[in-house]
Amino acid sequence: MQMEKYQICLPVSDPSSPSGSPSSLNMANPSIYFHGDNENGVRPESRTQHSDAKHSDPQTSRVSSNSEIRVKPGMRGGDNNEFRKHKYAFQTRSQVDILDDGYRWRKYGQKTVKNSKFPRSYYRCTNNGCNVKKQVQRNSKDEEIVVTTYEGMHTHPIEKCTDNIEDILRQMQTYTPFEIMPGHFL
DNA sequence: CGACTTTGACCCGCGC
DNA sequence: GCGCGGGTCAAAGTCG
Repeated sequence: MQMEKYQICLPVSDPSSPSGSPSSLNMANPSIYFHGDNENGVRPESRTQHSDAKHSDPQTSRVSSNSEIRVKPGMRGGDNNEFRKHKYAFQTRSQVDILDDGYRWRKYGQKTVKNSKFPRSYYRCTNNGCNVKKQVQRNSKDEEIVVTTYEGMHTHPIEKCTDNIEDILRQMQTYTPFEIMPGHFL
């Protein structure tokens, strides 16, 4: 993964809100920000056919003890405000998907998103006890634009300094990022 | 060998 | 109730 200078742009445009109008960006209504692209009905689905075959594979043997362990507060948009903390989104112009922001991230998932050419990647901070997550997705209209969404706040200091972080922070002061309140979450 | 990525399956909320 | 879409899990694979 090579280092690069990042150019941070205006916070996400191009809402494709399922029910909203794709009007211009509205800072007071962040819920319409960022939802992939609304272009046409281009349905990627190349890699995962999203087969809902919930069983049909011998791999289902993994089901094991899911039933009870998987208690998760407010998956998405839930009212579990304690769990959903702050959420910030911003765009960067870069060839690489992952910003080197000084923290260490572990990828825990990737999904193809409807109406978007590019998959969305899910990362979690590797620091013990730090529950910050981020999503990274490339804009299908402008492939150089990477939309990064941070969720939560780090409970630990930054792990390493990079050249990028200076630029990122400096420019983030210029372009105020979103703060998405729990209730507005998609 | 540990840390990380990949990827199919699973879970859940929402709209119809 | 059902299907879709998004988010997460976790086994297996990869890499240093």
